[in-house]
Amino acid sequence: MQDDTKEKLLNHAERLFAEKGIAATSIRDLTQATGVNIASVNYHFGSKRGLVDQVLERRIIPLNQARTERLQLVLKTAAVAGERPLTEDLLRALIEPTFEFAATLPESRYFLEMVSRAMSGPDAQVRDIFLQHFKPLFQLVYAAMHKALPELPHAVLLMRLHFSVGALHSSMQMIGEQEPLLGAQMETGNSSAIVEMLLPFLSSGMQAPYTV
Amino acid sequence: MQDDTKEKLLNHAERLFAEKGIAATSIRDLTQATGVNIASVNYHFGSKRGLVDQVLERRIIPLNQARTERLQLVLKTAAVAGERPLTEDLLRALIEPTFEFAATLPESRYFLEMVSRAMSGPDAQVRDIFLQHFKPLFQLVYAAMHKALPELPHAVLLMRLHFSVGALHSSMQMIGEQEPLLGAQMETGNSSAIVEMLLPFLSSGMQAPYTV
DNA sequence: GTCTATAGATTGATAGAC
DNA sequence: GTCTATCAATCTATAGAC
Repeated sequence: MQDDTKEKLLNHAERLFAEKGIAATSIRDLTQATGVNIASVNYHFGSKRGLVDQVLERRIIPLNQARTERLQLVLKTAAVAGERPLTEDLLRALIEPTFEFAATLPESRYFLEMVSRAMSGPDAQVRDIFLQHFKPLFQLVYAAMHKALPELPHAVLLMRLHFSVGALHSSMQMIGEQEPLLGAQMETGNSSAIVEMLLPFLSSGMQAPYTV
Repeated sequence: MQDDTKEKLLNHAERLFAEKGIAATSIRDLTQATGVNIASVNYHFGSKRGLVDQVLERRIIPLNQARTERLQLVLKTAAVAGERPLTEDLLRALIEPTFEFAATLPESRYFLEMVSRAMSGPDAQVRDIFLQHFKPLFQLVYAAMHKALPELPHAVLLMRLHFSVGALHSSMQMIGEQEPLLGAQMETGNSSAIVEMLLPFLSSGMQAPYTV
């Protein structure tokens, strides 16, 4: 139980943050659930905020790395072929790694719930952790999508990307929560099924006619 | 300062809940910001939870009432004409009242932020308040959209409605927050402009081709 | 309806022994 | 690295005077 403690704390913190929220999870809750001493959080992470940072960045950094690589692959392939990248390929490069990454985790629902809430929650410091790592990716997505849809005005493209990110994160929450929010018979177990529904929805939305 | 206190508490609570979150807003914060006595929250609302209920329901109930009336109007008009309702008309009936209602409030951003977060936040009791009032509306939306798009399989229609609600709520947050999340030059001031961008995006998404 | 005072529980963080 | 013990601050809620 040396630095095994640190990883156990990270795992239980992720679960509790997803289940009860960060603000409502006390250090006592966490250390008791993990089965370690109360002082271990401050020893390993310095403070509760230091713990929150590491819990979030442990997922956000490799996830956005995978998304970035997939995007660059799509861009490179299109450039080699001398063609525009396809809207749906770009959306897939952004979205699919999310659920592929989740599938590598023992309890993916906690990761999905926690990360999706980091973006929309009321805690500005938590939002900043999310945004700090998401902004460069979003710039890349914007530039790539502009190549796919060069006729779209800047403001329209920007807004539609925001809508897409919003729908993606609401999907992450839908899968994360055990019970579906609305519509009792929704099949949330198979996350790839949700991706295959989300992609044509967003792809059509991105390419919708627009009015100036 | 009789029952004027109650309304002042509701207004300041809405603002603080939007700015810092419900869990992070203490009764001391609230009564101090409002300029009233600490005990007044328990006198007027029984408990903090009672305050939260009233702060949320004060907005959610009339908003969903307006949405329901607009939906029923679209359905009735289509029925009289003997035609299917239009997808975009139904989406507009769901979305437009949100921002019309916001425009009647002195500080609409607090309402938009607070309500949109109630749905996606980690507090199950708060989510239940939102869902309790949203579920009947969602059933109506589903039935109406099934008339507009009868060829869509149940699971696809249900999922696309979830995507649309997710995009709507992320838009509410975008407008609510003073600084745009991503893309520094986004114009969030004019909320009707966002609605006019959201509608064709979602309308195209709802009518996208689908693969079984 | 408003106020003071306070109870009783819980919080994040740390000092110091082992 | 782990533990106990504890501090100082904060929390919700309430009792009781006015």
